[in-house]
Amino acid sequence: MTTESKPYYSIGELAVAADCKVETVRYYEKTTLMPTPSRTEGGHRFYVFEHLKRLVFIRRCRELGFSIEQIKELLTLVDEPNHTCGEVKALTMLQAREVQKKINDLKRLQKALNSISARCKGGNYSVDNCPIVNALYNKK
Amino acid sequence: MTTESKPYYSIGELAVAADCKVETVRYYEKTTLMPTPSRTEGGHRFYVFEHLKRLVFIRRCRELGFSIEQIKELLTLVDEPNHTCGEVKALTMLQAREVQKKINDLKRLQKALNSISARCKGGNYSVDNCPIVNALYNKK
DNA sequence: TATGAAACCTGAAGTCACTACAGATTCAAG
DNA sequence: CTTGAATCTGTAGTGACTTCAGGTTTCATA
Repeated sequence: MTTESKPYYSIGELAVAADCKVETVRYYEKTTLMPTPSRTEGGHRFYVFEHLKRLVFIRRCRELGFSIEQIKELLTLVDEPNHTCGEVKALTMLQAREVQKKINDLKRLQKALNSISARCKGGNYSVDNCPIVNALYNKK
Repeated sequence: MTTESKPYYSIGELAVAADCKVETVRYYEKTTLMPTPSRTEGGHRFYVFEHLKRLVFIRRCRELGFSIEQIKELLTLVDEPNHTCGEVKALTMLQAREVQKKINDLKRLQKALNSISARCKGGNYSVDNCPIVNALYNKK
């Protein structure tokens, strides 16, 4: 995808260019993330380069963990005039904080898994005496 | 919840004791994680302490990120005779590796968010020149 | 014993972000 | 003109619940 490469795209070409599935593009249209494109005489969707830019934007945001609703907000900030850089940065930092929370949760979880796992020798012992099962089933 | 506290429980009491919702208990029954309990004359569910232990087990596993299917496996290991500690440990360590993967993914994501965020001063600048928007919308 | 609020019942639909499918139509290459 | 790939619409499925509607049961109080 070089800047300004093609004059128009079928949905399949758009999907390839943005590295997602055709169904996903149609899904984004249904959820109004993507605008309704023009159609060929036969009814096939028909996109231009602006559509591709927008789709790539959406996909990058998704990769960064933004939800569809958050992306809608971001796109509103971009689409409507008179919005500021500060608003965009605020959303981004909110997202960063949420990601940090998830990381912390998972780290705690990992600790718990490792600690109960360490108590268990594994091997051919009956589950009746398995420390993992005990940790989960009975009280610690 | 002291060991062996009550002789029987309504679904609401069970949910409170296991810190989940009544609907969740019914959902676990539908998915066969929980056994079908006896009923009162009027048709209300009627649980004993063993049910509570099992529900707490399920909830702890969920907190550790095990999927419903994984919990079914774990419960099979516990329910059926002749399974070994080693099998349980293997599942637990598999789970630990998956959690580690998620942590790594999120850390990479966090890095990306921080790096595009750092380029933006925020404030009342127009989004037209916002480095975050540029990073997402156009090419890097 | 009567009453009425709270708890419980079932079954279906909604959530999120897609993915997958079925059956029909259109497009493009040979 | 034919054929096979791509596209069309609409619906259902995923996971782990949550929510809702509309009804029935329970149990503490009057």
